[in-house]
Amino acid sequence: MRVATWNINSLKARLDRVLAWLDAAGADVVCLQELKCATADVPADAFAAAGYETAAWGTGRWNGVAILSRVGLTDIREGLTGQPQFGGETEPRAIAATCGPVRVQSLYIPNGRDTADPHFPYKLAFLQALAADAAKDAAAGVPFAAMGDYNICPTDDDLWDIDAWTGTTHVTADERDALAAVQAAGLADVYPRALKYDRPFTFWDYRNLDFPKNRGMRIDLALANPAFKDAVTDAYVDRNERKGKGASDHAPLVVDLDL
DNA sequence: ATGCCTTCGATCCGAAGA
Repeated sequence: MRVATWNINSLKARLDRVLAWLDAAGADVVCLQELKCATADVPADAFAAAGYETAAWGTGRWNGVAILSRVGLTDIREGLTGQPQFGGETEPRAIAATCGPVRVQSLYIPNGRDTADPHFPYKLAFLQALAADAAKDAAAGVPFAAMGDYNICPTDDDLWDIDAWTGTTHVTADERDALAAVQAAGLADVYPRALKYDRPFTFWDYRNLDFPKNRGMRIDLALANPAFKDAVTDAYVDRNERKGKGASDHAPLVVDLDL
């Protein structure tokens, strides 16, 4: 089976491309982030016409996560146990479901904005809650992956130029330590192939010709428990989806499983 | 061509993204 995660940067603005990609990619389960629309506005009928059931949680302009599945969609759970709030709100940044033989968590980790911004400790607290929340699923025999936009480059090689990012979010020791704690809960990084160049970046800023110049970052990750990881036969970043007019600034991460 | 940012909601700009 094929599982994918993709930050689409607005479902409304991206719907045609998402539907075209679903038709072309043949994924059985797709985790989406940054819906930027309310749950009621998610076009579940369009996904149903494409053969997918939909579980979505969105509140409007920001954030929003979903799982699409054509192999079953049960035991849906919104949010994390102990999920921290921001601005008094529990933001739609996590949704989990069981899809046939696998369980997946679709995640949009807070950006952090700046190390001095309140969003930064919120990001670290969110990751801490994720580590605790995922531990039980990680230890279970069911293949499980916590997939999505982590907004962290795991290593200096996971972005185009570490010297241009020193002291900024996404590369700090605090964030990498928090990511390591999630992995310590029993989840390993499924490192994908790049379809071009040497590194499998998943995000390129819209500005400054970052995509043509391959100034990218690997921030979309699939963290998998042993049962999931042992079944992986291939993984790659579909950078072709970053091309052309109307692209998201993220490319899909695709994982193939012998399940 | 992979091409100089895009999105939303509220108004004709600002905030957010990473």
